[in-house]
Amino acid sequence: MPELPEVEITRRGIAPHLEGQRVREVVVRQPHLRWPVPARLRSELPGQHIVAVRRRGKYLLLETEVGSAILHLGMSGSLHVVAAGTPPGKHDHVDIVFANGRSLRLRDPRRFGAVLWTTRPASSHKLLRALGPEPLSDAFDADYLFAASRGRRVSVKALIMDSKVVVGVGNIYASESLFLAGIRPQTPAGRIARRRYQRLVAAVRQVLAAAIEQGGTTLRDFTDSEGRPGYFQQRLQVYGRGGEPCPLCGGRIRSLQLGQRNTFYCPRCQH
DNA sequence: ACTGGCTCCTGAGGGC
DNA sequence: TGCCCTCAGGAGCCAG
Repeated sequence: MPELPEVEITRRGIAPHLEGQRVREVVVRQPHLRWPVPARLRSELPGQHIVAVRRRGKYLLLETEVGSAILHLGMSGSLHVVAAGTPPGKHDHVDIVFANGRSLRLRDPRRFGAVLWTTRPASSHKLLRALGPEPLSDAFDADYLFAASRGRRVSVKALIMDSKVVVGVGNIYASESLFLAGIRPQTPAGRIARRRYQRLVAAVRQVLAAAIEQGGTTLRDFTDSEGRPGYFQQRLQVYGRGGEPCPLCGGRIRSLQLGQRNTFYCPRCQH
């Protein structure tokens, strides 16, 4: 399930193969993703050169002179650069074929992902316009998060998973960050003091940066663009460890449902 | 303005 | 070995 670190790993893996390349063709085998793959992608992207491969939150942007392809991996999507003639698998829905004979191939069994096209600046696209700051940028600091939490009755976990508040923090890293910060996930966001948000911001940054360094988290099937798994799952302290001893205090890690999401925490270490 | 619930989809994993 | 059932999960969308 790609969160920000997995998307960033993917971006770093594909960017060197894409930048400067000219698109020859877009092959859509299954247009029914989260939203229909737009016809204009197939008519307007071919002929263009990829100028840059960027990431905004969990969105990947393939930028050209005339527009940008916007990609989202949903929860089961992955991107690989394949050689011409590589036979597509059952869930290989879209190929962006380059003049050099290689293709960027999107595989997404659950089809929660998306491939879109915009000829305006990507940042003004409906899906990107209202996104919160990048968690690894200077804009994401304790003052900002504290201010964003005032008056909010949602749990602090839901707050940091809200992409309008901060992008890229998914279910796994939310639990991990709150454990590191010593904050209970279910605490109403508006009742947490500024000083504790200081710890939380530091924890989110630390967890995400460490996950990127480890190549991401592979729970089921995430691999980078070269097919390598991530190693951060070995560093997960609480996620998926309900009933196991807490790595800090030895108490039992508890799991609960929070906003329809599986949540893990240590009742002794997190308050 | 907020909030919680629903929705898309398929593979994995458990029970028997 | 195989079948059926349940569930995970990003995040936009909508109703209250």
